[in-house]
Amino acid sequence: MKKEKSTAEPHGKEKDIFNLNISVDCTIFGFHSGSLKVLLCKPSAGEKWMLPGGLITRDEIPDETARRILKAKTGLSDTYLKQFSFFGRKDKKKGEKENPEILSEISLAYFALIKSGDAQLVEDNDSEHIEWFEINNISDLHPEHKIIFETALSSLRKQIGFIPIGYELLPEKFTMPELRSIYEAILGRELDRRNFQRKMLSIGFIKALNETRKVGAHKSPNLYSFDKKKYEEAERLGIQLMSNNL
Amino acid sequence: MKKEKSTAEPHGKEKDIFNLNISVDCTIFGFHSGSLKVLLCKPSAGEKWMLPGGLITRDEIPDETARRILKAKTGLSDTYLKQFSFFGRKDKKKGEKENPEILSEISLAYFALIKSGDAQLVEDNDSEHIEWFEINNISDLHPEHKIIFETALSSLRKQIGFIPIGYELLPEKFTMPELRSIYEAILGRELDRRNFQRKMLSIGFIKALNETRKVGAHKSPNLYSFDKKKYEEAERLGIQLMSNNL
DNA sequence: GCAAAAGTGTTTGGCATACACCCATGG
DNA sequence: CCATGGGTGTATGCCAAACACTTTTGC
Repeated sequence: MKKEKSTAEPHGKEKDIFNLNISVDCTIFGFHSGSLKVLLCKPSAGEKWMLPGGLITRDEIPDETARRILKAKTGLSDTYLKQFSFFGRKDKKKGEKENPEILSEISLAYFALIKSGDAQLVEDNDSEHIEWFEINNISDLHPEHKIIFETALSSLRKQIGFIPIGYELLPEKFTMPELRSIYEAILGRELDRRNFQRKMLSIGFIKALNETRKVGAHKSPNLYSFDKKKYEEAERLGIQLMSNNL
Repeated sequence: MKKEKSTAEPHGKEKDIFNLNISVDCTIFGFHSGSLKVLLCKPSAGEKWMLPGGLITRDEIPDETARRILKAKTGLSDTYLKQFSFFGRKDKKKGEKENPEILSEISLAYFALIKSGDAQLVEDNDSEHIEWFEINNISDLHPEHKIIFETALSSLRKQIGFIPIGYELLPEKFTMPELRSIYEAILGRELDRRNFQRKMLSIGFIKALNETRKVGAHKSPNLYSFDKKKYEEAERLGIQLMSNNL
């Protein structure tokens, strides 16, 4: 927080202290059509794809800005949302060769996990196109946002044992292969089908339903759902859901 | 990053977009006299203790601000330094009942690991006192900074397997009990002396020297040092040094 | 019947934990 | 010679990893 007397400033350079531009950028993850997706928007044709984002307004704290952006693009309010990093950048202002103004900008980075089936994508005035991209097949993303996205994925990977990923990303009823494919996408490697299932069920948050879903020329997988009560009880105690190495 | 066209802003409210105050606050860890310490400063008598921090100047990105603060307080440059979080806050400005100005402030939080033996503590104009505090015995720390400090410690705990803690905090030669006491302080619990030693040596970054240090009425502990080459090789490959549960 | 993928069970090895024993030092 | 704490070795148990076998479904 800002102090009454700011410390460690170079002496006599108070005039150099100023307010920077701050934006909030959201990496919004969703799951559908069998794979993990990220939501990107394109301000106008010709420009590169970008993460949904915006500037902080005067009456907001960063969390509120992130919620506002999420709501504006997807219509959703109650989703998993977490700050994971921030990024600084320096730019020389054009047109001033002598004593060029150096402009610093800061991006506060959030990631969100949403049930993409519930989302109503909104193409507002500022973003002509808005679209889901398979996370291993992203094209033409703004380079700085690419770094943010990759950091988001890496951050999600580190926290994978602490977040009820499936609960946040999947609809009420889901199959074990669906759940597994999310973990595989996040970790970037295949997981043993049988060990995965045993582990997931052993935690106790996931209960089997007496239903199956026909998906192809093979045995129909069972449907499962999260036991929200048990999960919340564990969350209250701050327990790690599972080890990070599945 | 700020976009050319800012997205997701409420229409017609451009005037509400403004720049916030941003400070960088550093949780600086050191080790000496047998225990893990954190560096705090007191702007003036009567005020509470605070984490070293300062505002970002116009030509800086946050990393540079953090380095500047670290250098100003300790004289050190090449240390482990990592952003771990940011904090937002809302304050209603006093004295304006009608249409009260809401002031948002943001603190970007870093933690540093330094060899405290190399540090030259500097009491500059802005901080009358600067002092090491044993991390379990911190008195009268500014409440908001207390939250930042605790988040720093918690963040360090989560990353304990990825950082060569001892290399950053200890002098060239150190004993195994010293190394262990750092891990115990960070994790907040005792570790088995024998298992700890075996694990540390098994990683291969720590080599035994043919020297001991006399420290008391018992067997003199061996001295060890880090094999920097092997560590850098592993870091390059992005390998986790050790599991998180020692 | 066959391919494909789901459900269930078993074996194995490595690592965390716990503890026993010996060694060196100062008082 | 005893208290203290460092160094080395060993037993145990759990869990992750690997894999075998059966079941179900569409073609």
